[in-house]
Amino acid sequence: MATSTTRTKRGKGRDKAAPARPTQKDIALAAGVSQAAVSLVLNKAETPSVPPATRTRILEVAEGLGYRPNHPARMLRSARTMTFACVIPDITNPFYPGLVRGLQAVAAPAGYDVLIFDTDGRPEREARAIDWLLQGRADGVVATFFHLRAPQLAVLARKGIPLVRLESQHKPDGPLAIDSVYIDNAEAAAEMTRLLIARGHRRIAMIQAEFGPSQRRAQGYGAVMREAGLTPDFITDSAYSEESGARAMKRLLERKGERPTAVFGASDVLALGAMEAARSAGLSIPGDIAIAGFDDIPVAKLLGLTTVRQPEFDLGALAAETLVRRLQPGGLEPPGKSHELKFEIMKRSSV
Amino acid sequence: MATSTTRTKRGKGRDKAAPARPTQKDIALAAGVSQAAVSLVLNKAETPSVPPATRTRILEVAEGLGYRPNHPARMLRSARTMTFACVIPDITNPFYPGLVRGLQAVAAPAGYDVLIFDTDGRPEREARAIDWLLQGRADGVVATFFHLRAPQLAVLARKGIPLVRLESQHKPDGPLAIDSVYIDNAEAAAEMTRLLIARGHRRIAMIQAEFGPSQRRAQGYGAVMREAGLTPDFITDSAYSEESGARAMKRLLERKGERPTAVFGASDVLALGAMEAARSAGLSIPGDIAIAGFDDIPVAKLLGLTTVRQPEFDLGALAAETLVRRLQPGGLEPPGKSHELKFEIMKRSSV
DNA sequence: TTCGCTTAGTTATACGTATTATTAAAGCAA
DNA sequence: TTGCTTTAATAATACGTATAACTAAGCGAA
Repeated sequence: MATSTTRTKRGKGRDKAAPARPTQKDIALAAGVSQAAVSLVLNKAETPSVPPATRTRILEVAEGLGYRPNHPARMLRSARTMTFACVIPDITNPFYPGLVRGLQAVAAPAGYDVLIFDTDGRPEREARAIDWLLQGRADGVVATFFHLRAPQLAVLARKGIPLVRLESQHKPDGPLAIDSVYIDNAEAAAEMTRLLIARGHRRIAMIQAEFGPSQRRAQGYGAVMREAGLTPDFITDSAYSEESGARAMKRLLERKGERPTAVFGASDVLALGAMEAARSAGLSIPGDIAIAGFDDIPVAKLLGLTTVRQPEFDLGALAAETLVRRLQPGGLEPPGKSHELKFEIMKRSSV
Repeated sequence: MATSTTRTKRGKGRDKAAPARPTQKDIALAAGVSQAAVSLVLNKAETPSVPPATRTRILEVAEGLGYRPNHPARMLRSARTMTFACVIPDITNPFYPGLVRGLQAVAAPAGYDVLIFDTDGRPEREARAIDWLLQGRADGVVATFFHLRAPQLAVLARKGIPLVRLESQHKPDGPLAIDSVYIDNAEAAAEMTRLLIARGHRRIAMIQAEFGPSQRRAQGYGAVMREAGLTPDFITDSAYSEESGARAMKRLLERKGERPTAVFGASDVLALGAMEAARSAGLSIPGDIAIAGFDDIPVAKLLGLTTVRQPEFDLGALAAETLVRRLQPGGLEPPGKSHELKFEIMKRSSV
């Protein structure tokens, strides 16, 4: 008797007895054709060189074996991952899930998946994201960077990975495939500040974060304040979190001198933290202190927060469309364009 | 003059003038060694067969060319994607971002990325997720399925892809690598119902969703109600969304007969929708009607919603740990285990 | 008959990496 | 000198797919 050690193929010893997924080779073997024939039938709707009979036989065998194309192999061969990366500070900030859905809404029908990379708004994590993207994990990127600037990002475009930045202002066209989508953050903040002034507020403070879109928003606020002959009053905390917002508000309330009558949070999450701190200090909103935010995250409506609406879903969808078009053969060419969407002031009960 | 058409290598014509990313071959060429030597130096800390001088030369050249390993190629060669998939109904439901962060917190240090797949709680999308996973896009999965049951999921484990389900109750150990993490949803809902009864409520309605964890929660509620001699009052809407919650509450308020004095939403998002509908009907909370939820999403605290706290971050982290351990060579073996975490009743102002 | 065309495929190669097997050269002992 | 060991590598192969290039058989037309 021959010692026919029928080893299960590809038994790397790594996966214990996991039956390998069938490949085109397996189908070819079972259908009595070559691997190339299988690939042709599986990928092309019309195959002049494969007669219908063979075609159906191959398809039946594939179906029978439960064949699924091997994604890594496809990626390698075609140099396309069919994946978009979404690089954002923090998925738990309610602004971003909406953005992601917008992205997915356009990406999925075009055959792209979406990978999330959280940077926590930290420079070293942003750098890691770039490194990670250079490994060819995604065909395109939608990203918010707080720290990296154009020179550091250019490497992506140079390697053929289009990038759409979520920006806070218009960017001039550049020679690379770096696009941006934005609402005019400075103007939006200016308009909100005008609203506060129109409501009779004179002492208006702004709670800022150290990095990110807060900067442009602060500019808009500062300009309008000075125009109106008022003194801008900035209070800065580190991050876009409720804790930061609450901390900033607390510091505001502990200051000597007259309390501001209105507080403008550079983001809704900051504003929510501020609201909480104000409430637990026994202040009523808007009676004792008015509060405004920025983003219009879903809860803003529930809490009656007056804020600036950013169309996050549309921003995501537009970003994805841009990527899809750039990746189409013969698609969009440089220069990178800056695309503006409209904001809206949502007047609610907190002001 | 020779017509030396120095074509840029790998010019597929697809990417317009994008300089190709350098490969190990390029490094080898530049360093005057073989590709194999490059691979060895780049991957092993100790290389007995490569002397220090050559080693540093290779590393320098790699650094100089800005080499980044090609992820797809690695995946193909090693049959590992270093990616976890997170299959959830909807990333905009604030319960999930926290889960994702928990996942990432454990996955990232272990070298795994996290890919998000939204199913919208629809059966066909769940089926697509399975198909998609069978293409070898992820090494492991953390998932919430509303529709698919064990038999449909078994294929994953059989192909060597471990799965951790986010469950609503204990699951018996099975022969496959399918684990679960859960809090005891029925008991949690029971406890919440007891709280409502203790506060003097007798007519307590529950707003349910058609599928998902709502079922087990309803069981806990129903059992306690009947035990207390009260009649369970279910009102069902389709999804876990504010719209569904608001719609259900509206239907409740339009009913003939006595209005319930308390409403238990099967999830916080449902409860929030119900709160809004109640408020716009002119009812005060909890004066006219008490409202409770389930999940303890971040806003619940801000809105004073009494709810059941699920440790979403910990659930995600635990799920990831389980996957990491199963994927370690010589790691966890079947059977799949069910792991319980503790819930907590968060008493706030809405009850 | 010979040429050319169609049919039905097949063979060969490449994508970039990891790893196993192999080897050429040098050094040293018997 | 022969044989053996060590050093420093290289060559070959495989992972699964897509595709360009090729071919063998059969048939009709010139």
